[in-house]
Amino acid sequence: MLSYGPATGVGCCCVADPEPRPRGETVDVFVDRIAAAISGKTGVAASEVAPLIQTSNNPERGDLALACFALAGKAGTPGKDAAMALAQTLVGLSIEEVEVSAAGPFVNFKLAPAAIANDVLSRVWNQSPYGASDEGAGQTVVIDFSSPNIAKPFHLGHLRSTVIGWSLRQIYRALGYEVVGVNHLGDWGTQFGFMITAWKRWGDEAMPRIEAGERDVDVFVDLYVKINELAKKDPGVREEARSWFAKLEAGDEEALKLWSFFVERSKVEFQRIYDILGIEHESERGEAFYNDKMPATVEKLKASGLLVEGMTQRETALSKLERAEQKLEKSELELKQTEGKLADESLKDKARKKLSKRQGKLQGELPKLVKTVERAREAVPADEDGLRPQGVDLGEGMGFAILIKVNGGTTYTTRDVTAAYYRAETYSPSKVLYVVGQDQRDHFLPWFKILEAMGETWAKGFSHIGFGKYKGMSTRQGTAVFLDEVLEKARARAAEAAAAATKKVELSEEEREQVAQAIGTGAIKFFDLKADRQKDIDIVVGPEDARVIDWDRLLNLKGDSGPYLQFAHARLAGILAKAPEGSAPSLDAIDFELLGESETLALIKVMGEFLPKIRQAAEQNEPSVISRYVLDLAAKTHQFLAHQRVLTPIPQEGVDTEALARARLFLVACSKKTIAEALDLLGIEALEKM
RNA sequence: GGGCUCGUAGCUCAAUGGAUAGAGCAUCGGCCUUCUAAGCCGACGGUUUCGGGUUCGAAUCCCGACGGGCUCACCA
Repeated sequence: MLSYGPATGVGCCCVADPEPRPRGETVDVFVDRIAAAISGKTGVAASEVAPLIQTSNNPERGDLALACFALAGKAGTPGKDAAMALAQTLVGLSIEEVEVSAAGPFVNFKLAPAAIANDVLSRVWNQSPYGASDEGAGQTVVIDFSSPNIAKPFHLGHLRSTVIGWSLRQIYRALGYEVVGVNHLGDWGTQFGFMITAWKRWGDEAMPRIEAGERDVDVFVDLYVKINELAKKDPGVREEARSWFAKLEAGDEEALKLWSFFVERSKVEFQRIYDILGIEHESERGEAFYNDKMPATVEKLKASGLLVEGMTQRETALSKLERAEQKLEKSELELKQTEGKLADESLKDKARKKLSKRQGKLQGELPKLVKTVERAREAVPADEDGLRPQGVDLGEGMGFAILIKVNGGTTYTTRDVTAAYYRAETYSPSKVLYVVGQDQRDHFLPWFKILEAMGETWAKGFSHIGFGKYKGMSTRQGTAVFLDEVLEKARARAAEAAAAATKKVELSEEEREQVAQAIGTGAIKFFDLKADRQKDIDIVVGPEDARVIDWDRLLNLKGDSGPYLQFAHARLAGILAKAPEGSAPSLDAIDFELLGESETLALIKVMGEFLPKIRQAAEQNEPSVISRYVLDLAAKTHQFLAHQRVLTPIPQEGVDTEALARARLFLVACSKKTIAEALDLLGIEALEKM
């Protein structure tokens, strides 16, 4: 359902110029017509009436609806009775191509089917691409997405940022914005100290593995895991890594050589994955790019006067310990009290059940809390060094953001602030979006605030586009999966399903392979994009000791899935391919009166909602708006195809069968175009055959 | 303890403050001699976690309780 009111809601109740409705929606012309008629009858300005008119949620009742409560108020007499009376009055209106009826305080408007069909389909046919607009023209959006870390695996979690970011890129482009997709590669940081240390140690055995054809990144990951395990047991390793990173920062030749080796080899692997996913970036300036720009940021920060001294390491550790102890104490006390209450024999069953549940929870929690306290205690340094980092105190709720460490080094935050300045200066963007996991929210918000505090007006265009994580991924339990494995499994399963399905189309061996790949990746992408991006995805099932990935759900090929969408498109393509010579669809000589069946009209109406959906997706930075839209579009397509024959309609009394076939073929062409363009916004390939 | 976020059908999710809360999966039953059955049609399935409040009208807004998830200082 669409709302035609201004997004803010301001200006509804006063005569002052109402915000113009975004144009380009199919029913606009009808809304205007209806609003004008109502205005004539009630005396309320048409511009105030229009926002009250909404798309109906039930096609049986009509296409547009008006709840009369607010209108009655504007007309002078508020209340339910006045609304009912008003509805009765409005039924008498005579509006061109609109049928008016009332149901209690609601007025329903049924639009002439042929008028809708004409309006929507002409628009679909004439616009290229359909759904595109120029409302973002002249504005730039920078989208930081994917951004994997060098020498670490590309796993399922990275997929989310990649796929969501790409979809947002497509959505903003459709609205006419200039989009700069940035891959902010994690190509700098202490992990390289560890990697170099590992390579010095085991490079002699690692290199032959790579030369033997093993994937570079897999070897790197092995080394990274191995050196971290060693570092846990041997503090000397940590020291060694730290000094290697220091050398790297100082420009040591050997360190730099190894660093660029890791970076280059990893990039090749990332590129391989991006090729499969069909994704690219406009900029690949990673963290290392900002190395020489950091001092300028530090200067700016110092000049701003915002920097203050923070707590020492010992002070921090102590407050952490205190917090852990308090929590433990509280839980112990509550457990004791709960046990006391449970000992009371006169307790009611219901209360007893609730209490024992609470008891179980506390009992399970306690050992963990004890461990937390122990760990916190161990982490407290023996003596106070008095050294204080510098940062910005953001006050209540936000805490203290460290920008300069006690050793004079900079932090992640300092680097992001540096990158922010660079992006603001280079692109003059109206928006900068960071497509990064929801769990990093508390990292982004503070430094956005720092930018504002520094007086940078462009900072208000910065947003963190957070997303939920794949839950239950654990290397230890074997439930952490690399993206590679997922894509391969998906491809294999798509191939398997194709072999098992009843197919009426012939595909060459090569086509079959391509289709399996496209369906597999499409399925994975759609699974990732279909729900609200902030929701966690729990894909691991099974009992505590036997957790497994629920592949059936992840690689679902039926129902609300990627293949469902692709199949709708392929069916339409198949019909167009079978259309006889010389009958290419065209807007000329289409009799829109012939497209009036409920399934047909339903499909047409959904097609008309495309642009408002794109707009909504951009406003909310939410690709799932498009996901649900394409799902609806595909469902209506499948329903239409199941009920109406396109090329050879069943002859009907008084209907020109040829004209009917022509109108339906035209609809098929429009529908195919819309699905293809909607899929493109999600980064999912539309298939001609499958 | 602070901050954020979520709670809707057995499961996964929808629903601009509007009318009878909708899909998919799962279960059960139909439909390939008609353009692709990865599809269509039907049945079953709900005290929208609970309690208050605002409103003509609440899954939606406000307050509270309960229950998940994430996060809280020098790793990125």
